[in-house]
Amino acid sequence: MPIEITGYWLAKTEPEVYSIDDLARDGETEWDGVRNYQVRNFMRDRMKPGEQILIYHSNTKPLGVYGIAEVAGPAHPDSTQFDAKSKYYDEGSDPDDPRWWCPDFRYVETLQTPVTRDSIKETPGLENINVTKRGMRLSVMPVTKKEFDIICKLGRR
DNA sequence: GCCAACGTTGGC
DNA sequence: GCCAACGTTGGC
Repeated sequence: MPIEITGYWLAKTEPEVYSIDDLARDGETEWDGVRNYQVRNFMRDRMKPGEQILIYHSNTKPLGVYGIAEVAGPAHPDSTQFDAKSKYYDEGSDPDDPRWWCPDFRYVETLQTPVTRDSIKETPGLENINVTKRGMRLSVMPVTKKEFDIICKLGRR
């Protein structure tokens, strides 16, 4: 089944690499380093400025949604692909036709209560959310408005 | 630390 | 174009 695009998103990040606290500190950041074509296409072609993003922490305890960001502007070439010192350097990417694109994300809020993966699995209305689907390996994926609203409500109390 | 589920690569 | 081997993601 194709993934439905709704204008709401969930982005995974390892908090040891870049957390919602880092985004709160920075205000805005380039969402760089993604090297998956499907996610590249979401970010380059489908994300629109102002769209809301759940920030999900992976490889940590507890797993879950820790905050909200928004798309700060249109996608632009991912700067790390041309940086030979970056672990994301891609020598096959042509500066005149860059392979990897991403927008900047802008900090919106940190949830009072993180919405854990376990609670997501138990919450009515979140049965079909992509992030808990078996085999889901995309680091950026759409969520529905209903899913977005349920998670915000859970996180703000 | 394990490993399922993918995506990518490269020989043919 | 097929597909086996390999690498990565990321939950468990």
